[in-house]
Parts: sequence; C-alpha cells; structure tokens
Amino acid sequence: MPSYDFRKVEKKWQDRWEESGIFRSDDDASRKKFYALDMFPYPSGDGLHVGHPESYTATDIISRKRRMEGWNVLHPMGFDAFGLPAENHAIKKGIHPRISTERNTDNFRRQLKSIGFSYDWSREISTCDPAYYRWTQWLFLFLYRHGLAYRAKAPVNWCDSCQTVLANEQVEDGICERCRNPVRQKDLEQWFFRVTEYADRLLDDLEGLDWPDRIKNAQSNWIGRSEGAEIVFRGRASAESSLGDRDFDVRVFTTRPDTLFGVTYLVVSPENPLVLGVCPPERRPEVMAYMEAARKKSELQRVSLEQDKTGVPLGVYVTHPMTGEPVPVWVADYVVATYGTGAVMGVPAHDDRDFAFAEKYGLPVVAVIAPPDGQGNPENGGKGAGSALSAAHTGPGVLVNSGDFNGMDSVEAQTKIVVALEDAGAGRCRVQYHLRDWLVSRQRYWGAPIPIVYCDECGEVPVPESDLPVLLPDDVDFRPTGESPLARSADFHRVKCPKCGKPARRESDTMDTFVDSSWYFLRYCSPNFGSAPFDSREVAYWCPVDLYVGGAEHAVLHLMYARFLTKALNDHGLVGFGEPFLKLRNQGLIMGEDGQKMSKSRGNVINPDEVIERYGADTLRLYEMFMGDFEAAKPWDTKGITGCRRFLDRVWLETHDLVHHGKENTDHGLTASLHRTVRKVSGDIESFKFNTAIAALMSLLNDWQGAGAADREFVETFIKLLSPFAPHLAEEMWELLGHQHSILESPWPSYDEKMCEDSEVEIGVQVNGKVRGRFAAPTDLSEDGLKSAALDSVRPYLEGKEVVKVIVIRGRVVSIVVK
RNA sequence: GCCGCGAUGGCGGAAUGGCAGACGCAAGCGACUCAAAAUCGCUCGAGGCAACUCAUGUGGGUUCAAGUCCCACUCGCGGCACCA
Repeated sequence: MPSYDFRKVEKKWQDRWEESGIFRSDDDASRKKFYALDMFPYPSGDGLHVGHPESYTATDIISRKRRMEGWNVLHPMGFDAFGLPAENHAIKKGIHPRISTERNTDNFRRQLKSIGFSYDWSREISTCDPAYYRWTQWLFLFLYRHGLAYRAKAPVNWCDSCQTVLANEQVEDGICERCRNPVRQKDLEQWFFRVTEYADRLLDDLEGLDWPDRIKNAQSNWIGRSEGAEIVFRGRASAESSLGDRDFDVRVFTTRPDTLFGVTYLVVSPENPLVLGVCPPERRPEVMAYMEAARKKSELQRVSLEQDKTGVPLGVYVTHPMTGEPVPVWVADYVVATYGTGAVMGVPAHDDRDFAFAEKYGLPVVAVIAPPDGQGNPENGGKGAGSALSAAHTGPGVLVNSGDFNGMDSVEAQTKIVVALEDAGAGRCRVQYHLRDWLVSRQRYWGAPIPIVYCDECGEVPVPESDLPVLLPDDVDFRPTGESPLARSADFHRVKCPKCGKPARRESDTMDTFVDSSWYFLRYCSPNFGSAPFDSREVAYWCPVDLYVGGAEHAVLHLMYARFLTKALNDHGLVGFGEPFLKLRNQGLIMGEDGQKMSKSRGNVINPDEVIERYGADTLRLYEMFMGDFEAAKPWDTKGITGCRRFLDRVWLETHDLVHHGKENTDHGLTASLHRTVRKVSGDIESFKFNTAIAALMSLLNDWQGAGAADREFVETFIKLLSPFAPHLAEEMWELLGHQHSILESPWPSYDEKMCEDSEVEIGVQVNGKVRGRFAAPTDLSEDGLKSAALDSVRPYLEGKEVVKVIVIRGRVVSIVVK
C-alpha cells in the first residue's frame, strides 16, 4: 500500500481544478446563490502569515459544502494593493511600488493556490489596477454629485519625521506608529465623505445584522449617539470688544439638562470663533496666550495631561436662561472644539470634570440633585453652594434648588426642563454623534488620484466621467517632502479645465485606501465590466454578501465605510439593498508558540509555506481549524499539527484497506455513529464550530478502526464529510473509490434522525445530586423500566432511606431524591 | 470611566440546566526493532490502599441536578474615551 505522498496528491488536484475551471461561477438566475467573501489581503512583502489561511479556510469549507448542497457559489479573491507600506518600501529601497506590489501579489497568489482554496481566480481584482481605480474615482464623483463628498479646511495628523499626513489609525496615543515621533495637528484643505449624514441609519441598521456583538458594539461606540439638549445662554459684548456692543449667544450641548440650575460657569474651547469676538481688551493678552498654548499642544500632550485641567476666564458673562443670574464664561482646552457646539455648561456639583475644574479655580458649586436616600448627604442639596461636597454626585436623584422643578425626579426633569427651555426660546432637544465625516485625502503617491481639477475661473471642477481614469503617473519622484508627490509631476498637475479649457491644476492628493476597499465586493460580481463600477444585473443576483469573514481589526473603519457607501448607492437607486454584509464572522488571532503576538522582532512567526512543505496543505487547513474556537485567540503549537497529520494518514490507510480488501459493515453501532457524525459535522460547519466538527470526524475514524470493518457507503460518506476540510486528500480518495468526477459534484451527505440512535445507551444514576451508579439500557426502555433499573443499580445508597422523588431524563440520567 | 467578551487537567480545548474533561497534544508504560524513528496498544484532573472525598477564577443564591441560570466580586482581553 503506497504511503500518502501529499506533495504529489496536492499538486495533482490543484492542477486539475485549475484546468477544469470547477470553481468558476456564472450568473444563473434559476439557481440559489451564495456569496462567500474573504477580506482581501494587503499584499505585503512578508507573504501570507498563518492568520490569513485561518479565515480563508473557514469560508472555503462553507463554500465547498454549499457547492455540494447545490448552491451557485461566488467565492472570489483579490488584492488591496494600494497603500503606504509599498510606498515606504520604495523610498527605502528605490523599487517602484508598482513593481514591488506586483511581485508581492504574485507571491500571495502562489501561496493561496498552494492551500487549495476554491476561489474563482478569473475574477481576481487589484485595487491598484487602473481598470479598478477608474471606478473608485467614478464613485468619488458619484458622491460628489450627491453632495456627499466635499472639501474643507481641517486639522490633520502630521508627522514631521515621515513628512506626511497620517490616518487616524496610524496615530497611537499621539505618536506616529511608524517612526514613534509625536504627531502634530496641521490645517490643510481636505476632502471628506459625509458619513455623518448616515449616522442614524448606520446605528439603527446594525440591529438586523448577523454580526458578532463586539463588532456591533464597536460600531455603536464609534457612532456614539447621545441624546440631550442644546441650551442657549445669551450675553452682550462690551463696546470695546471686537464684536462691539452687541448681543451674542453661547450654545452648549448637554446630556444632563436636569442639572441646569446647577450651572455656575460656561466653558468654550480655545478654537471657538466666539472667543476673540467677545473678549474684552483687558483680557485679550491672557486669553490669546492660552489659545496659543493650546494650539501648540500636540496630541500627545493633550492625552498625557488628561487629568490636569487648565483654563482662563474670558471676562464676559451670559445670562442663565431660567434664573436670569449672570454666569461667567471660561476658555479651557478640556472642551473638544469639534464635538457638540464646542461649548459646555459647567455643573461642578454633578460632573466629575466640572468639579475638578471648579475646585482648582474656586468656582462655586451648587448642588441641585439630591441623591436618593442612603446615598451621600441629602442635606447638601438644600444648602445651596454646598462647600460640604467632596465629590460630584453624577447619579440620579431629586431636584432641589431648581425653582419650579424642586422635588421632581431627575430623570423626569430632563424632558420637563427642555420643554420649559423651548417655551422660553432658549433650547431644544438635540441628538449628538461622535462620528465624524470621513477624511479621504492623503498626501501620498500610492493611491487612486482624486478626480478633481481646480480652475481659477470655474473653481472646483469634477473630472468628466469620460476622462476616467485619472492615471497615476509612473515617473514620479515619490520621496517625501511634505507635499503630495503628484504635485511635483508637471504632466500630471497642469491640465486644462474640463469646463472652460483654461489652464488649471489637478488635485494632487490620492484617496485613502479604505475608499478602494469600500466597494470591492461589488466589483467581484462583474470584474471586467467596462461601463460602470458594476453590472447591476450581476449585483442584483449575487449581492448582498451572504458570508463575510476576516479580522476584527476592521470592526469599525472598513465595515463602516462599506456600509456607508452601500447606503449611498442604495439611496440613489444603484443597488437594491442597504447593507452589504448579512453575516459576519471574525477569526481569532493566532499567537506564537510562546503565547505572544506573532512578530518579526520576536522571531515567533510561523510561515505557512514551511508548514505546507513539511505537512501538506490539507494538514495546515485541518490544523488551523482544529486549534480551537474560530473566534478566540489561540497559540500555535507545532507539535499539535502532528495529530492532524496522523489523522489524515489513517484515513488514507483505512480507505486503501477498504478498496483492496472490500469489507462489509454489519455493525449497527458504526452506522448510528456515521449518521450522528453527518448531523454533527453539518451543523458545526454552519455554526463555525470547525474544531468540534473535526473532533467528530476523528471520533468516527476511531469507531471505524475499532469496528474493524466498514462498507463502501460508510467510507464514501466519511470522505465527503472530510472533503471541505482536506479537499486534496478527499479528491484522491474519491477517485480511488472509482469516481470519475470531482467530489464537489457529489451531493453533501444527509442523515436519518432515526438512524442516529444507538440501540443501547448508558444512563447515569444520581442520589441526592451525586452520581452513584450507571447502567446500560436499551434506547427504547420505558420510563418505568428506567426507574426500576436505576433504583436497582444504587440499592446500597437507598437502604434505610425513603425515596421521595425520582426524575427520569430519557437517554441521560435518573435522579433519585431520598430522605 | 463607559461598553462588550472571556476564565474548565501539564497544554489547545469539549459539554440543548442532566454522568465535567469529547477530540487532539504532551507525558508514562508496553508491543514491534539490534537500536532509534515511525506505527500500534494501555494509563493519564487532584488526594486516598480502598470505600470515598475534592475539583470548571472568588463568594453567595435558585434547582432533584449548575461549567451552564441569578446576584456580588477578582483577574485577563478588546472597543471607545476631557464626547459634556
């Protein structure tokens, strides 16, 4: 009997699959479809790491099962090929990003093919291909046309050492993740996508999605919806201020309108335009110095100085909308300029930050919410400026010191006070989001150019669709100097205005790579379509994606952006659905053998090529799925792989044994075990419990060997169940069993519920909750039969006792209660 | 600080409220071998000669029965965070 030469077998089947085109999928409206999508990789120079095959194997298993179940399956793969690493590599090594990206992509493709994934490679896409980014640009113009893309001056993260703008995700605690230098804020004209327009729907629609809770939760946190009120405090500027003797408003956002009577000051952020307008001359030097200091603070300082609040009085007063009392206005950088109105009301008695600020600057503390009985000192409330307070009471309670609202429950008072403010024309309900618009421009080379032209006559002019793509020039000096490399390419930069024909300038920024990946799943449906980003007929058939699998690091950004774009396309009739990904699953991180995160510097990285070379692709696939809970982090264990390898070897040997010796199975227990395993494996694959599906197959093999014989039907069913996990070996065994066609063309096995039961089961017997015995009983034994057999089996424990109660759980346990 | 997730043998991990530790790894013993590797068989939570007792992060509770449900904690992981 030949031993299992996995190298030969795996090569043989990969070649056959490629030749036969068995994984190609065509639009066929008469068949039910299944779209299984992997998050496409960034083709880094390091090649695949073992985390990639983990999620890819999972989708591959489901795709293969679906094919066998008769579904029309779309299972594509491509490359998220634009991005900063290729550009940095180019700067360091002088190799053009196009060259290194191509080389890396070839390597990734080779590696992916060597694992035997059932991708339709005829649909491969790459985001740096002009045939692709042409449509990324088209989508930019689509958003622009509908007012969802706009240009504005904005502070961006700037790294002096890298000489570039950084994306938010590249800034960690105020430090550039690449060079560890502090990041600075810089004001630049930037392009934005109006994601905030969709804040409510992005939040509300999460509910209907079959996504992991933590992802939904992360998105929900990111959107950060809070309900509260906008309250107007009116004031009058002095004649000497730059505003002159005029009325002005300070609008604040609060989630606690019930604490309105406890306001003892207001705070506006240093960036608030009102500050200089109303500031009286004598206060200007100090206020301006404070503003300057705040502006100079790096992100790093703002974060590290978290608790140490500073501020200066602005020298103006506004009127409390309920009490009519004067309220001083302060400037402090603990107020975030870009959130809410950039101004807050200070309620020291009921907010920790305000309390700290008031203590530091000697501002009065007025308690207006008396804690419920037993919490704190209720007397505080009644005494007005409660100097007795040692901390803010931030919880609910009963209103005191609040005029007509005294005695009211604080929760109830929230709405009541807003109503009163509305009547007085001094406030309204307001919903505030943490979500900001998406800054999409990047001052980088290796990305899709933004298709806009600036003309002195016509202003901002979109590039006509017929002129797309705006090609990324190859011959560019992409060394960093602080402006986009494209601005230095005269050929690229100097253009004629598409509107008036006069000399104009082309936008030199490129798009964030998250724009590329926000729509790639649509492109797979018609990867070569030439007249639009996608063929709407194909998209109508294949989309939305039925199953999407990838890393949890994309919990917020990528998934949010793809959802945003889908909703925008949906609103304007380009797609017929509002959510792109119906079911999402994340693979857990694979750690190194030392339990640490895999990293080059730790030297604990496992290279899948080496695992395949030594154990084979089927073993790699099997092991990655067997390691543990798909969604949980788990350490790699090279020794553990041998168990999977041994299992496949034994399958090979036993199958040959059947073929060469032709055995009969007369063992009913083995047949029952087979049916149970079909049920178990089928169910486990659906619920992403691949580890227990494999364990069940291992158990079944143990039973098979234990029985000493199995018939052809048993073996064929076994091989089918194994085929999504170890497709090469399965095809080889399938052929050995005399089949001409791929195992993918045979139906997924079914089981008979009646056949799943063994003729005999073991029953445990508990006496007062403790297991005291067990006995074997025929499966169909009556309840009374079980009861008396159970009582017999634990007789010594019942002597001299009275049996109070007997509970029979069929097939499992009998519980006896005695006194 | 807020939100979410988790904690089970030497290790990875199994368990619709129903016999805790499936399956695999490692370890020990044995078979085969001149020997080793590979392979196969047996043992394998802790304590105890045994009957038994103790065991699913901690402390309570519900139940005939709790890893699973409830309450209060501890620790770890992840998201958000001067967001008013």
